[in-house]
Amino acid sequence: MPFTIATWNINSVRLRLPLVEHFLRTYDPDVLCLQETKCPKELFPGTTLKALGYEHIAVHGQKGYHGVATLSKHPLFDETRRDFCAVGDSRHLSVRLDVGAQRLRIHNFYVPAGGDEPDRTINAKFGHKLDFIDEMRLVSALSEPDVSSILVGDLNIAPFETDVWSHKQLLKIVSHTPVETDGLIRIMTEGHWADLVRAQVPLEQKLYTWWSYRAKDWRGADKGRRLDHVWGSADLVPRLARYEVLKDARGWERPSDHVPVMVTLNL
DNA sequence: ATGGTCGGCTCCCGA
Repeated sequence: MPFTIATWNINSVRLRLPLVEHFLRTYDPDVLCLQETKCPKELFPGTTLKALGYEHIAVHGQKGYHGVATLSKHPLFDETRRDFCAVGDSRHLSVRLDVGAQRLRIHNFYVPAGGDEPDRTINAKFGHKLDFIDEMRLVSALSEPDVSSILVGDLNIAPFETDVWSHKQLLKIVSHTPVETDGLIRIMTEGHWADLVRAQVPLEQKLYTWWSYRAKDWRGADKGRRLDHVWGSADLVPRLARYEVLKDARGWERPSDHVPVMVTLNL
């Protein structure tokens, strides 16, 4: 049966709840993983989302910053979260679910952005980002027998040359520096993760999921980056059916600067 | 040309 997972950095789930509702009604994924919800669990708009058919909701939130949530049509269980770098941020949430006979674990991540200066000796936020992705190497796609794994989220790194509008011009820009892109690829290698979107899009093809608010003509300039990712264990690669990067969502009313990324598997 | 625009703990900070 087809199974669709979506990931979207929503940049305040309360402010953009109408966009989330529109997205769910129109695209109807089985699971939606949100990042930057920016609200504590008690203020998460769960009632509205449950009424749309997403009756199973896992939330890891905090006041004002960060925050991740996983909405599902299928029952969720074995919910866990890891406090990466032990700083108390809400940046990770992991759940289990079953789709027919297929057992799945889904990790939802919001990786630190890392500030502006790509030098940890003068920018602690960049150091935090590097420490975070170093710790992410421990997250394996093969952690549980007979359970396939999916890892999604705003990873705040564009790993490949065609994941940014200009590889040369962004080499010293946080999100595309070699220490970050090498680090992200190392997580994939050591954790046995496959990039489920790039598995369907040739590396020659540019692909972005984020366009800055600061560009006066984001569509015309098209200076995007692919910061949002869907990874999976290798057994899921033969099950890939399609993907969609919903670029139109960047042009919706009061948009997030990130757009939804969807992957459909035949499970 | 080192700007620009968003969000929320709003005259500042993080992204």
